[in-house]
Amino acid sequence: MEMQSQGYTEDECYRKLRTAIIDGTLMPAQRLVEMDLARWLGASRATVRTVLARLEQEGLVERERYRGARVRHVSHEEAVEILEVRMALECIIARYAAERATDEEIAKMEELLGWMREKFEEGDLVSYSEGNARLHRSIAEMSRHTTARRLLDTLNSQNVRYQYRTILAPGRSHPSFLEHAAIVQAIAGRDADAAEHAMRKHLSHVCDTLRKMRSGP
Amino acid sequence: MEMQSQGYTEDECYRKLRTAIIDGTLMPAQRLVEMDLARWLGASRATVRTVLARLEQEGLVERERYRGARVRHVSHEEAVEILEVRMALECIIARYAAERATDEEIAKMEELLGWMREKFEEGDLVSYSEGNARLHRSIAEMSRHTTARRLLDTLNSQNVRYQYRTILAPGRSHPSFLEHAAIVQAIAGRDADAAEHAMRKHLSHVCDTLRKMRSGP
DNA sequence: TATGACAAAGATGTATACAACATGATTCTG
DNA sequence: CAGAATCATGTTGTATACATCTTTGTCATA
Repeated sequence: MEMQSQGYTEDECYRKLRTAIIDGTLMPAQRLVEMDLARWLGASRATVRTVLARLEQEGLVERERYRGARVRHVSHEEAVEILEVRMALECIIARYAAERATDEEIAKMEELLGWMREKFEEGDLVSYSEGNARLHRSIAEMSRHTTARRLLDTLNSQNVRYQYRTILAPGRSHPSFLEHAAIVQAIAGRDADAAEHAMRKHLSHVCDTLRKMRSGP
Repeated sequence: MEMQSQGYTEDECYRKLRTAIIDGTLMPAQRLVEMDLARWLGASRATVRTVLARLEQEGLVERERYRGARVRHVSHEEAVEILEVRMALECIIARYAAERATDEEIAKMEELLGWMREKFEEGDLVSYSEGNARLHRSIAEMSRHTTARRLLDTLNSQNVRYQYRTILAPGRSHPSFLEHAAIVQAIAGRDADAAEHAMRKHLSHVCDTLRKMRSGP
């Protein structure tokens, strides 16, 4: 008897489904039928089930008894809330990053900032926005604050689509770049207070921008 | 044929297992064998499985492939991290509570503070500590900040045992009471800045206390 | 005695089958 | 024709059985 292709592991399925939700392959409110996912992921229904439970706990999926799972829709108000929490957490990691970053890490961060400057000056706002995300991630790494990092990761997954729109808001790209430069400078100078301050200033601006976008989706 | 007692629903099992972990019925590093839990909870192994997956995502349980689940052990360093994040989140909800609380809610909060004062003066520190937790929960409710509340809830579940020891640290009960009184007063006065400030001061003290307890469990 | 192979036991991961439930179409009734 | 009851379909929830892996204990051998 031939062996069936032995299906992917739970964590692989978790990551695949998660990224599909985050990058918009699966749209909010879309039904997630267990059998369909099982076939798509090459896994059993049981595996899909636990994955859905985890994603529910993470806030990416909504489940209702006997009615199945759907991609969770993040309202505008909730996006603001999430950004507020993010702001608080990013202040923590900025502070720790200033205290704990190695020289190599700082060099890499500054290199990344230079790359962002290029993209910004070229007017390539999509690449710039990607660099933005990478910068925040690298700061989180440098902080070595496991708890804050983990929470930030789940929060970020929930408002990626919104972040896109804030960074591209008219007239926001130049201030955004200057704010990021200030953060990098503070961390490079090992000044924890300045790092926290710069980060708070940056995110409070993003927050204001988002609050004003009441008309958005 | 007689109907078997028809098993509890997933959410019931989730809550029951969760509280068992939080209140210490199940100790850290203890193995969680699916069949045993299934019998204890009166549910199927499949249900237990999804519950364990959720609790893992929440940080209360650790799972390893083919090796089962255990109650997660929270290290001292992690307890400090968690408290730092809590501090940031509690500042947010304190601010919003000051802005959004109704008169009835404020009256109830002040009543609770009075009760805590009694218990404190009676030297009943266990009841006082319970009141402490209830006060923080009521502030979280008043804030109407769903996101921060949800995260705080999961974080609190992870360092309950530590909190107990900080509140009972020698000489900490009187300052603790004064700090809580200041928070209540600020919220009652609808002063968001003062509320955030008082909360930050309070939790930074708790944080310091915890940092000094290197010898603890 | 120490060490390594090997088998037995126990637990987890997965497939299958079936029962419980929600939903929407169909039929019956006034 | 309107509305309620009924049935058909599809999906989720659960039980069972089995495969797979880890762990432990045994035994032979140097």
